[in-house]
Amino acid sequence: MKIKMKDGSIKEADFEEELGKNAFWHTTSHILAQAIKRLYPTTKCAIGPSIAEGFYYDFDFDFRFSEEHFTEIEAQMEKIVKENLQLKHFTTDRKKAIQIMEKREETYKVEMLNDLPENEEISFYQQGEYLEMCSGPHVAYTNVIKAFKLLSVAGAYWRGDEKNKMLTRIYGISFPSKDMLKEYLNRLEEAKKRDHRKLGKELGLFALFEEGPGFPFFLPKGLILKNLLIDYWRKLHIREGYTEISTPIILNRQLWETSGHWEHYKDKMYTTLIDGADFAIKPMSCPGAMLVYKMESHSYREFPMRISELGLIHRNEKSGTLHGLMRVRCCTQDDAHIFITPEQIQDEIKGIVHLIDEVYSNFGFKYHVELSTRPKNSIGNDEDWEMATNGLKNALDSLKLPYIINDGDGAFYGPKIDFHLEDSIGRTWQCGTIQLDFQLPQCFEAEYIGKDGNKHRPIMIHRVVFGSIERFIGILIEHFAGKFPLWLSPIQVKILSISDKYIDYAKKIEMTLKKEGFRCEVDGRSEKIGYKIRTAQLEKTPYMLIIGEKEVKANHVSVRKRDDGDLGNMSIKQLLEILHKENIS
RNA sequence: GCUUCCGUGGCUCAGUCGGUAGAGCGAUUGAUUCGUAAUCAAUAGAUCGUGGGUUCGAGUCCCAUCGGGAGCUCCA
Repeated sequence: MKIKMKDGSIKEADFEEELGKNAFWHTTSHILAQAIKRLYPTTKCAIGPSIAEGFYYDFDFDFRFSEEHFTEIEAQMEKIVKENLQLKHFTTDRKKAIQIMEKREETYKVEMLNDLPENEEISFYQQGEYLEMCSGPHVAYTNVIKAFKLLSVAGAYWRGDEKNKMLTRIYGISFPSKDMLKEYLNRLEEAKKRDHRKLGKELGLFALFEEGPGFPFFLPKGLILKNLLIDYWRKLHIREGYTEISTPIILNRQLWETSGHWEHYKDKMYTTLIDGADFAIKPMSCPGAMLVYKMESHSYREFPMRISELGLIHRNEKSGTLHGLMRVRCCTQDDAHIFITPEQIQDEIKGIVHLIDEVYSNFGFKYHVELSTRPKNSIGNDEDWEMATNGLKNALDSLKLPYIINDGDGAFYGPKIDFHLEDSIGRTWQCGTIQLDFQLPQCFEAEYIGKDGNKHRPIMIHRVVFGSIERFIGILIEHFAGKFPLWLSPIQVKILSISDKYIDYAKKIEMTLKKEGFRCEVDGRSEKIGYKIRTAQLEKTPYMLIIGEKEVKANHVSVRKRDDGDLGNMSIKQLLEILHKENIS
């Protein structure tokens, strides 16, 4: 495949290569824009890049645009592909470029041009009558785009700013062959089956009601899962030297004014009146932890002082951002506040990074790390911010952990290291985070006695491993497609009787397993064994025990595994061995 | 919050041009007592998200509102 570069040169690249793929998708977005201009000439074009999977183009339509228009657009695109237009490239100076775009009434392009330096050389690509200001690269001819599909339409703010006009964004995908497109669409369908909202309903894990948008209910099986994660978490945190506290979810306005939340987090906090005074439901647990810290005086000898808390927090998230368990208005953060001296920054951060890595690796999660720096509405002085940001940066560098910098995305009180996990369709969600904070100890005038016998201000680390347990469960469900490992399965073993003559024996086995700590239940309905197996499979139960005449006589069980099928006959002792061996977190 | 689409029994979905709701699964009851992914039969279950409007007549058309999906903005 020939690729036309910005400097006019031609390179050879396959679709599988990054360069080829980007050019391919980018050109498809131009074909989309060309089709749109042919069909609706008054439409203004904004931008249309290739993205991680496919491409989009932002348009300003002068009519209501919906997916109903896709059919005729796709037909027009098909035509453009068949016309096999050549992509021609040229450059001009900025002044000329503005003239060209003004003549075509492309106001968004003109606005972009006006923001570029005056001496900038402007690159253009042209295919047939369609001209686009664009730095490419592009494929050389339109007819390599053998298969494409428009996927969805959505709103997107011009230049990503909600104060600007909302444009109409059309997403699409394209491939060099029809089969590849089919395969891609199949994969999307498969991924949808792993959606935690769908599985959460099917497996009876959690529920959301319109009576409480964004406030998830945990159902019996989901709560087992949540509690198991908490047990696992406690065990790790005891090992790592944390002590656990629990602080109230409602505290008075003065506290939130001291912490800065009342000013910086006001629109996200739910408030209430108690005896006529303002109170707020906590959106974070840190101020409560601060009160506990300040109850008594502390020495550097106690540091690092690691105080953990499973904090139930509430935040008024915008309705449009809610998403199953991933984005909710009420969740439990596996929080901890760690008080340290400046010398302890590096080691403590590294320890936490290791802990997070241990947990994520244990579940087989892939993750990426971001360093988020000072946001616009922050508190504190430049010096502290720089020290904190460098502290995090140095820790990451010395761990040789790859990360990207997320400029201006830190908390209002400090920079942070964020750990992002992927859901079933590749969207990433921030889970773990480590935040270095010089401000809150300042606001609360927290102190410790140093080696020199004088009072000093401690540094505070805020950190979560799961992030929110809700979101983490969402990721878990999608990662395992509902097939949890044995230790996390709400029901680990289902005992299926072949007829009700064997129910007593089945119940005896149930008691034996329960005494050994396994979660199991008997399916004693008067149904055929095939049907009971089907039910248990659909519930994604890891182990099924089939109980009939043979088993009762031999005092055995027939074992069936969720993914491996029939394991044959064995004694209860053998079964317990297998179960115990597998049942580890 | 914004753009756009969607909202029919517990679940998944059908319902033509407006003519007064239908299937499968599930549930319940009865029969069946069965060997590794669906036994048979019967019964119950819906004022079609909610509130207005147009119309002789609205699940179907219009408006508002609530909830949901996709994305944007925001964020654990």
